[in-house]
Amino acid sequence: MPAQSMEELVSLCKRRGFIFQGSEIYGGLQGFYDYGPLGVELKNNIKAAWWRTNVYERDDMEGLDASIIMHRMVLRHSGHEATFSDPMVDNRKTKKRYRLDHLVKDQKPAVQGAVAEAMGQSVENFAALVAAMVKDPARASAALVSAGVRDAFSGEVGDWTEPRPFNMMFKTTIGPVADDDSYGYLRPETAQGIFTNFKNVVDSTSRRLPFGIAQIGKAFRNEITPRNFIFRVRELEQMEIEFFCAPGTDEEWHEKWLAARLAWWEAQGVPREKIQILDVPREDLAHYSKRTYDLMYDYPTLGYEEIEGIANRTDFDLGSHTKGQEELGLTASVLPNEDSVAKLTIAHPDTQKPIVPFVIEPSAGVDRAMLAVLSEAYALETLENGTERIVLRLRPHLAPIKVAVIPLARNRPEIVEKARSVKQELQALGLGRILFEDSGNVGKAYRRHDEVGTPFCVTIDFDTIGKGDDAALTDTVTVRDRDTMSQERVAIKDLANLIRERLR
RNA sequence: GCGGGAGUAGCUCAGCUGGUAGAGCGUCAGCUUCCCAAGCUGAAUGUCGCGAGUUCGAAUCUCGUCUCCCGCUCCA
Repeated sequence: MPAQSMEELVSLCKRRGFIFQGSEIYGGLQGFYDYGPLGVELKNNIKAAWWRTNVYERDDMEGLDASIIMHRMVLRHSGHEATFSDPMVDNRKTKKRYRLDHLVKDQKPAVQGAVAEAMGQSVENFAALVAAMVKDPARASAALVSAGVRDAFSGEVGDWTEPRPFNMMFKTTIGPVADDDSYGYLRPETAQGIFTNFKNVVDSTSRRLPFGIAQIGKAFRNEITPRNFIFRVRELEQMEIEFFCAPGTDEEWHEKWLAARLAWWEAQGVPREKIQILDVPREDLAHYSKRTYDLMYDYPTLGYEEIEGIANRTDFDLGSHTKGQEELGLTASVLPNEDSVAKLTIAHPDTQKPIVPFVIEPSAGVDRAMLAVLSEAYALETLENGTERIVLRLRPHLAPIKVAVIPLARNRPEIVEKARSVKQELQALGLGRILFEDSGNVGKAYRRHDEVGTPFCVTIDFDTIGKGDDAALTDTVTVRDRDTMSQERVAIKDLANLIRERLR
């Protein structure tokens, strides 16, 4: 049974070193989290599983790792600069929030005129009016109220707050001198790094349509309300694929990727029946999308929320970033681009004519994947003797620690030595982290490793070193299974193969 | 950003109408032929989220601020 509440997960994550609040010793910073000793292992394992499935096990994919800070022209032509910085106002009476420009535009002409007059502007130059209101928010707030700007929700004149710009992108200065032209953005999605490297990848790999580019990396969004542990954060990590295909084949590829992604989640221990597929309504689609499937996972406490979006981005992005747009027959509506120096085309597989391909984008959040994987793995069990144990039933390939090697007595140098050598031997297999565990007693060690999802514990005892009652057990160890709690006696010489097989 | 609730040891929490901080579990060290949070001995850990104010005196009252949780809003 998966986790019932977010709280028990948060508590376990903190207690066992998976996830900590960011900047905690200074009071914390909203929307930022740090991954601890076990968190980083789990996270790396999730990313490795994704890369293995989507890059290594396919014949139509390449990888990429683009920089986080991008030329601001990238985010301008992608449409992010315009849509990421709308000034907003709140109505204190109704608690509703509106985009300032929409709010004023929706008023009667006389009211619009009164707002403009109060700001010393004219309605004709609407952009200048909005700019003036952003520049002098106190005056703007008064103008909205005095002009009688009504709230569409209540139909009454609102008690309007000062307009505040909501810059969803993190802006930063580039180079030591901060002037108006020396700024850039931290990318709000990794996707743009793929689009801007499309030509480089095509030229350096001799790829033909259809093919995709995969990337895992950090992205930054100044979320208004970071909330719900690592579900909505301001610094996140994305696992994104941009899959390029010929127009007309995009819808078929969209369906194929939907199936492929659901299968991947299943393999990570997030079952199909816990995911709902949302065919995003047209009016909710992002500016670049023709159709999007949102995979909605049933998070504890939160209910069904997005874990991955699979979007058909058409030819919008490459079309936006390419030069010579007018001669390429784009289907998407894009802004003119006088800045790009590259033509982002590839040969059509049938006609061999240069075209801007369509793009299917499966985009998953690493942090949300962590949350889902942990939620599904979490179990609180009541044992036969009436005691309880918490166990993370993580798939072995995701477990932060693969095997814990435990000396039964730590005041016996021979046992400790033997345990260390077994640890080294297993570590050399390259399966991941093997931990030498000598704290507490063996029972506590077992329970501790249940709680962090270690699939196997290997215990070295007096029999192992030939000091037990049964000489036949010399050079054998106990292998204890996380899920069944069962134990078996295994010769050390067979241990490596056994562990390797079971961790597969 | 709005409304509600909360913040005391690593975790869960107690601490009255103000009088200088505690428990359980965990952690660490030692002992124990020790296989399912066993036992015994010992130890460490808190600017009571942070900052002001009121007071002779604040974990406790007031204000501000940060963070977390819930509901709105937002999530291109």
